[in-house]
Amino acid sequence: MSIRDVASRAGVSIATVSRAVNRIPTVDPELAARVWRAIEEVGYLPNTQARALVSGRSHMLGLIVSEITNPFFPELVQEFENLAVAQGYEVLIGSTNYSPERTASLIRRMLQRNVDGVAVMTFGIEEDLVQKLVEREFPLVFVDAGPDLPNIRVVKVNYGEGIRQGVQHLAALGHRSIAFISGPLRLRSAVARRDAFLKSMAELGLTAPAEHIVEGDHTMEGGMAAMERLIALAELPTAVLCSNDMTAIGVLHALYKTTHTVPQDISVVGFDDIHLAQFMLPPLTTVQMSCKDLAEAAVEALRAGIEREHPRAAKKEWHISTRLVVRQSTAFPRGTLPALVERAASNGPGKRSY
Amino acid sequence: MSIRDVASRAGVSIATVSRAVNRIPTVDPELAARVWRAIEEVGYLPNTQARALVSGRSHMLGLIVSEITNPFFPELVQEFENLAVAQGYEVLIGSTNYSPERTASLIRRMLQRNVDGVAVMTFGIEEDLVQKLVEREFPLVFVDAGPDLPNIRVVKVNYGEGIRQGVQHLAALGHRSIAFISGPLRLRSAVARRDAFLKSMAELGLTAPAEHIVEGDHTMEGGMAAMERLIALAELPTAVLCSNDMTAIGVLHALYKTTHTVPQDISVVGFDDIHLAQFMLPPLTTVQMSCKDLAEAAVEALRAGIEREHPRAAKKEWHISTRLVVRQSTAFPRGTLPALVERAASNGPGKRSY
DNA sequence: ATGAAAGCGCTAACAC
DNA sequence: GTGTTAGCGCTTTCAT
Repeated sequence: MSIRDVASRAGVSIATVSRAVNRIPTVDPELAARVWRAIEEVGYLPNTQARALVSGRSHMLGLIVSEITNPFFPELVQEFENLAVAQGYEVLIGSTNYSPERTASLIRRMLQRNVDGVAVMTFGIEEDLVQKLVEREFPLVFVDAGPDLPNIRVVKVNYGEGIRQGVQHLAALGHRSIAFISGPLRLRSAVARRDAFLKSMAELGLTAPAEHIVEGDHTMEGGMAAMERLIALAELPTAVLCSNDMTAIGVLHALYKTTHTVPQDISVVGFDDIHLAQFMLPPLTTVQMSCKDLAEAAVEALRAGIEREHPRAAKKEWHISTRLVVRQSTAFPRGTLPALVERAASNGPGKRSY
Repeated sequence: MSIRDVASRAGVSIATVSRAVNRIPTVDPELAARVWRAIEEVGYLPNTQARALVSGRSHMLGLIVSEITNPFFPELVQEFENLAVAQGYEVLIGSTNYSPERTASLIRRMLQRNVDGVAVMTFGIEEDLVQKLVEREFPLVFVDAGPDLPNIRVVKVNYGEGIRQGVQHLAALGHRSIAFISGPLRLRSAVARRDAFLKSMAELGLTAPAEHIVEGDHTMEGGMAAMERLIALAELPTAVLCSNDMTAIGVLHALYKTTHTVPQDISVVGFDDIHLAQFMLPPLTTVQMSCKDLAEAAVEALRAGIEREHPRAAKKEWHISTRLVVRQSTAFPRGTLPALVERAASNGPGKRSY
């Protein structure tokens, strides 16, 4: 069912059909009505490929994430997609899985499909990826950091604030011995979070010994392995702050296999606030980074780059804030008076130590 | 950088470039080499839109899932995408979120983008969706069930076997009072799983009272709500079989808020074996449905429908089997002798009741 | 306000 | 074996 079928059925030229479809105001309302009727009758759908070919715009947005199987990303994808579709864009998703080859092929695919812009939400981009993308000078948005070029926009997450919220919560409960499990340190955002941790601790006059800063990889497996290293230490910290929620889930699991209970023996804090966090046992205290806000910023930034007279065309930076969500994986440090009082009080039915 | 730039640079016609790019064997190797060199030099990438326009094939596959935020689906998406990309296809993902409007718009988008085929992996399709899709007679693959039409293929999951594995495991441990939390009963696959449960119970001479069969919705929230209804009953079942893992996670959470422990007081079994299952507290016993197998079958089925001389062009049905993965959310029924022995034995350090 | 026609980048049929 | 050319379905001048 091509534009020609509609044209002949409506008794007009294909140009008129095109104009009607694109809601060009100059078409005669009567003719337009006839066209729309014909469209209904033959069940016409404009061919996007042809449109893209002539207009030079595909109305497709690329969205590159690190790992689609990390639950944070589907949440982001969902929000991003909703927004994009609402604005008439289709989304091409790609998952790098931290592999340079995959990433390269991803870029090639996106380029070939003529996406109008791409959002790189990998939280720390491999440098060569940037290169390729930047060469063709088309709209790009990064999280955290990207090269300072005319077509590039960036969404910055306030890690300093987020991590500080976690550290201060722990410190307020009385924790002094706080460990940190970072993400893979190749990723800028992982480094940013770790540095924010160090800074937040220093602000409170606290220092973490080197063996309390351990590198994870933002997966449950990584969190588990990192926690096991912490458990092997002579002195177990009283709290662990994790670079993301998946890491925290791994930590919970590692602890489950020991005699230590959360939060009585050790407090655990995550980062991201994925939907799953509240269903963990115990429900995870975490720092929320709204992926809705993130998606909104990313889509807006992309549109600002694509559409010539977009109101925010000149804006280069967007900012995302965080907030602490206190649930049940944090408590007073073990052995302290408030913890003992708490423990004594919680021996009734309906409550149980985890 | 169009085909013309390459042609002039290599000193050949655009037809030759096209042939070289498409690896048509009749081109002079010497010319082909020149073409490839020119391609390298100008950084040429064929325009997919133009290709699609003329060839009538977009090399895009649609993949429709219920909810991208249910962790089972990203795993499926990942596998599907890997396979599709390896065969030269791009994947357009859509999430229905169980909304008919969203679904309708999804279909329209896929149609407009000229996808070569679509895999409907929603585990129970809304009937009108089928209609629309079926009208344009292009390749389609469904899970579980689809209308019997020439272009339609279906991947069948052996729920009978899967659920039986779960029930028999529980029965083997000595459970007689087994509850079942189903998915939303609008979905065929949810009904299939529930019926399989009833049948498996009957095979063992067991019957579940009506109040032990409760409807969930395949989310954690639904699982939690369903379990709360079970908890409110006069007599708590000794085991609960869930229609999927997300439901089971909700069940674990509901139980966590009571004095009942898993698996000592009640055993819980999931279905799907998502990656997360092994990290639950306690690690979830579940019935694995390999999403790799599923994705493989779906992609193969789609290709069989798209590519004229595909070896399996005539095949209409693919089958997926399941297997039981025993972890730590199941145990002997509470109060039975083996349970008491177990309990007495597990009082040492390093083990703890959950 | 409407139609005729050019052309987006490519493939494939046809001629040489 | 290679080049010429006619479209694929659409948007967009340019006439009318």
